[in-house]
Amino acid sequence: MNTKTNSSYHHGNLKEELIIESLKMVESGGIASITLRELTNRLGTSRTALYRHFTSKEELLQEVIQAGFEKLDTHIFSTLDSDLDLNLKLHDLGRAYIDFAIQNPNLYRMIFGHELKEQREESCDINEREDAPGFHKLVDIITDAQNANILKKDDAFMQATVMWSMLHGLSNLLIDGHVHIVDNIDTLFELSFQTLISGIAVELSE
Amino acid sequence: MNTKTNSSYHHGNLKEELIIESLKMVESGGIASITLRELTNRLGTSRTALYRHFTSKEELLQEVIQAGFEKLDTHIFSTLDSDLDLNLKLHDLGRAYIDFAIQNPNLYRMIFGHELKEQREESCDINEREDAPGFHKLVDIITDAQNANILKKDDAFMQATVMWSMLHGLSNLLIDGHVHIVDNIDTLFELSFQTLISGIAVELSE
DNA sequence: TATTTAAAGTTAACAATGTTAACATATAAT
DNA sequence: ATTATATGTTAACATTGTTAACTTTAAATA
Repeated sequence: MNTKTNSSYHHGNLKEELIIESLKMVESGGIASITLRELTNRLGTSRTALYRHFTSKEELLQEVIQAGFEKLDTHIFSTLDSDLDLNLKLHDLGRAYIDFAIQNPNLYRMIFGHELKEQREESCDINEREDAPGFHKLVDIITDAQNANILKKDDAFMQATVMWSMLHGLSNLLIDGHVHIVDNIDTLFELSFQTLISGIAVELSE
Repeated sequence: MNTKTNSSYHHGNLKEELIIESLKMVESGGIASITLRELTNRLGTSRTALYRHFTSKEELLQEVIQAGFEKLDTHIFSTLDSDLDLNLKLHDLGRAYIDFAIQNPNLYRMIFGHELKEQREESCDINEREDAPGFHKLVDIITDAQNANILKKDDAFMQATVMWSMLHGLSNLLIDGHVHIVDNIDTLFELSFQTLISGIAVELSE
């Protein structure tokens, strides 16, 4: 399968395959299941071949995380109907976020995890904090909703953060087993979302 | 300091001190900084003395987590003024929660982390899910607020979960560096809390 | 084309980690 | 006083990521 191309000494595209295989391993067994031995065995290379492409295991995992963020971004925004009412758009976006976390709990934990966050602090530019790639798209949608008089004209950045908090918190509680109302996720999400919207929407009775 | 009592072979209360010292180590260096060598060196015992009190490192960490939950519980509820208006009570409770996470990020991560959650699934009794010890107190306060006509008469369990989601999400985003509006935590919390309350409070204009 | 150079992979060894087995010592029970 | 039990120690192991020295292929250059 993923072993190196027929009996050739060089692998071809080992770097990329290391990332892809790591992604598979996180998703199925969590970040701790990625050991260099198991990983390189699967690709049919020696354990240390990895060090020709990454300076350390950690550097590999950083790239896996980046790929994971892109996967999350794609999942959320690729299926989002751009013709939708902005309110519905926010609703579907939030639901897609939760669904991603539930469907890929190990990956979700890894990309938002703290373990590998320390070295990643170089992108501390004051403008592009909020590392989730889709965050700015969310801010844009919220800004549009403000302009359409659907949401209160407030700090869109803050409102996006409040929404993200809710989604992130709910995702974590669900995938980490702190709330196991497995059959009630729909109800829980709808209540959460309506709560959020009630708080940031324009007052109807004014 | 914490070395064993003067040159006695037996330590005295090694089990308890292992937990206490582990707590210190998590708080200062994170869960990964707890190695059995460093831990037992600090207490002046051999590495394997631990196995007379715990079957594994994991079992020790489980007890550390339990102690951590109790610390969180104490932090939140011990300083809570019981004479407060219920709305303010919820406000202060939420704020205390966030503050705990910010002041003890490593401990917070550990007790809500997933790594050690797998073996802990024995307490799956349908009644006492929601493992945070203070969760039921929160449900009680919310029920009181419903009865006082401050909050909508809805599923208090759900409302508590929504509030917890928000707090947990905000805590995680803050301590994991995804949102670093360090100087704006007050604003962010107030907006989040008002958003929550707007969603679950009774409609004023009816 | 022939030779050199650089990229990519391999092998063997290391230090750090949690864990176990066999042994030692102090306290408690009889 | 003797035995039994709880507690602690020592030495060894398997597993992990990592490094150094060496090998092989592909690319560059003369």
